[in-house]
Amino acid sequence: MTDRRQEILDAAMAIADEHGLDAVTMRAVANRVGVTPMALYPHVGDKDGLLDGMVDRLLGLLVAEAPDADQELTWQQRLGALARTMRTLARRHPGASMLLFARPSVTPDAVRVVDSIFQLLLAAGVPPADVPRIERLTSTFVVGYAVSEAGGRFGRGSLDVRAHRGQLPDGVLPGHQALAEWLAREVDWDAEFDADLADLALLIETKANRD
Amino acid sequence: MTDRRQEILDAAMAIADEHGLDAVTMRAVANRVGVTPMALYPHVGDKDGLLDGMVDRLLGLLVAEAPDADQELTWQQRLGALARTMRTLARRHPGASMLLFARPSVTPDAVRVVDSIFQLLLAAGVPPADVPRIERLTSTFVVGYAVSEAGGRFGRGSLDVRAHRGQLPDGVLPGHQALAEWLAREVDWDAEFDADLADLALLIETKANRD
DNA sequence: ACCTGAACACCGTTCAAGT
DNA sequence: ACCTGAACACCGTTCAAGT
Repeated sequence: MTDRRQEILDAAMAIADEHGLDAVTMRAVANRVGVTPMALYPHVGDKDGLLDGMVDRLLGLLVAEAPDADQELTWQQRLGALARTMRTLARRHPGASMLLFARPSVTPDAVRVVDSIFQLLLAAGVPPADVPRIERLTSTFVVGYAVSEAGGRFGRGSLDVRAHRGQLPDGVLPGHQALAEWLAREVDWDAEFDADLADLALLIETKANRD
Repeated sequence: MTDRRQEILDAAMAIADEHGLDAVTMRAVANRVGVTPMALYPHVGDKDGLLDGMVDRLLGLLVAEAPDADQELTWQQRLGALARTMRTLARRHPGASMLLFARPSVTPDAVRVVDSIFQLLLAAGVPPADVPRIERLTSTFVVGYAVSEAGGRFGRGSLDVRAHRGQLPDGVLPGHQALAEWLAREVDWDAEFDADLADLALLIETKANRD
């Protein structure tokens, strides 16, 4: 179904990727599709509908790349694949990714992602009563990390303070002072994400062993 | 310092709280302050500067309500207080909160919050080399949860599916089907957040016991 | 230094009209 | 049903001018 709506959403995604979310304008999208701004309205409703469509498109990409549950994968491997795909998508589409926290999505693809995590948590042995909560904990962290990294919430800040190391008056930012040596190191973001996923898996196992 | 800038940022926050982030307009803010739109520019730079100022204001509120490190509190209590305050602020200022993931902040108050977490992780016995990573993990989850809840990313979706329980074709959304009974229950969000914080504290303790 | 008022380019959206 | 073109109300921002 390469219908018009899909074409419009892809154009919006491309503009967001290239020029940022602010550049996603009814006029700009229409222009890219080769049509008049008003021609978009039957397909996306309005500007909000367009943005909602973008997050749905993003979740569609996540579902498309997620491994099938039928495959012979451990729940850890399925969690890892889903999380790493989310991170990759956020890096590829940072503008659209930020919308994940701004525009709650209840589309079929959104529910499908949640269901994948439900399945994997059940396979891990998490008691059914705890699964919905652990799903929210898991997805919140994974999406939050991916968006933080892609949106620049990490990286600066600590690094900035590192520059003033030793120049800070005593007593302020004692944490940063104590960690100056480690804050000066370059961060391996791939390794950090893997370590976080390992910790998350550990936490999930703890929940599973509870019964 | 009840200077003009603060007054402007408070007006912007109030408008966001009352009418949503889209209603935060240079003209609307100026109007509320009782001044011409152009009078804002010397104080906030431009529209982006205004939004940056809003997230800084939010972090300022977080710092103001965070417990002093001098107090005789365990690191768990300090983590809990910081996290609960963040959640309360996100509920009170959902519009401004969403900006936390969209606009990375490196203001003094932002660094101060990070430093508080650094201190509490060091007090917990987390090896210094792991502290920056665990800080990002912790803040990402806490902020992500608070924003998700305040922005409506939770709540709908699963609840929606619950309505179609039994009407789903076999084989689709097996996770939701298996959990139908638990998804039908009302969620106690306060209790869930407390449980998440307990799990987070558990994970931190695991890191601390590693040496 | 801080503020005003008019102006400009641009935005989302309505509406009447075309096919 | 889908698209166009003109129009409207509104937006962020520039600029020249006032104090």
